[in-house]
Amino acid sequence: MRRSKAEATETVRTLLEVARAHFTEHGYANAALESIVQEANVTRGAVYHHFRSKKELFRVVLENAQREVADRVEREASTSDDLWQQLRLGCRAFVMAAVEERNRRILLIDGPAILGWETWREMDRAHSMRLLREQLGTMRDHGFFPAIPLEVLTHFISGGLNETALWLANQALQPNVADETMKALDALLEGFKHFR
Amino acid sequence: MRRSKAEATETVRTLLEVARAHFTEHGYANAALESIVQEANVTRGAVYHHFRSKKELFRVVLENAQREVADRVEREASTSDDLWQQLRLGCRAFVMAAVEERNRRILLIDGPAILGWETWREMDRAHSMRLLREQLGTMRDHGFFPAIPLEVLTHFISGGLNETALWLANQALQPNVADETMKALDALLEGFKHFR
DNA sequence: TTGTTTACATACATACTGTTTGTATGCTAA
DNA sequence: TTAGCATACAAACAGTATGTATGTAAACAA
Repeated sequence: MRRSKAEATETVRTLLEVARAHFTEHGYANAALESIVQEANVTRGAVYHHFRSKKELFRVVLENAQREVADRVEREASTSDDLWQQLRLGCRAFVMAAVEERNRRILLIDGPAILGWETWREMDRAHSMRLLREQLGTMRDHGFFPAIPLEVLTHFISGGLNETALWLANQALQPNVADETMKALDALLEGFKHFR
Repeated sequence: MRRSKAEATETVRTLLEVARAHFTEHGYANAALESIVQEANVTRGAVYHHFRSKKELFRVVLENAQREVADRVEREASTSDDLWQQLRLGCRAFVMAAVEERNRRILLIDGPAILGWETWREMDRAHSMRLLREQLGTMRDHGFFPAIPLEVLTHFISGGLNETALWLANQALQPNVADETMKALDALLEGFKHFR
């Protein structure tokens, strides 16, 4: 029965992929491990060999998703070297990524509920929120928004983006709605300039 | 065994109260109905007589919490008749209410995860978000933020407030942190004035 | 007063997660 | 090269939770 090391990592990969699809489609609570392992052509024994629990499996899935999103955000933002433009592009990329079905529920809805807000926040801090915070920090060092503590500003914008993405995802996905939303975000961020 | 009508509504009241405490302390998933009914001195039969499911019980608990918060927000906001001041007071009251332990998890974390984002959003729309939206609508009619679609602005601010409240709740609750946060919120909202 | 409905309790079915144990096979050191 | 061990799983089992079907005594309506 035993598989080679290469086969084992492949098993884990498949498991993570299938699990992500099931968590996305049914939500964590309604995603039965049994269904997941059936689709991955293993048994629940395999899961509990590689992961301590269903929650742990979810944690790894979430972490992968967060890394993906953060990478996209960073890549987009780095295409400019104007601070404001970087912020704009980053926020835009984040919303576009969070809107996608394979990210949305896992990242923004189940994440905090399943792992607890503190754990989720800690993970988020290491990924997408980290980028936002760093960017805002740099901007503050250049004299922006002196009146607002960095923490509060970061969380406010982050929360605003999250909610906006969730709302946008539930709109009939006409592309012009997405465009208008992005323009509105631009305008909002533009407003922060006045804090200089 | 049968109780009078008055006793029955009392049973429901107790059930809702105990359930709210358990949902608050352990989260929806880890709050066993069995523990809830034991503390309420009934059996699970009573629950399934008055509610269709555990989820339905949670829905009613959530609705009560939302109503409470919305009432507080409205009451606070109505103490002024300056539009900006109303917005400030309302946001402030919302954050203060959402920070409280008995509201936080139910309102902001488990709500969307358990009932699904769409259902939760619909309920929220009828309560706290409704107030925010109306206020912003009135302000727009007075010429504020013409560049931003009302929907986007409402969701962005609402999400920002939610996340800010969650963050604030997890800070060591020094009162000056709360005060500073509130001042920062003031500054943020102040920034929106420039959209006029 | 009697028939009916209500407000539960109780027993049971069902569905998951998680644990234990077993086992075939890859890997490694002598 | 092979003996011995570790690994990657499978399979059966145990525990816990929700939800359902049924029973029953009291309240209420007639």
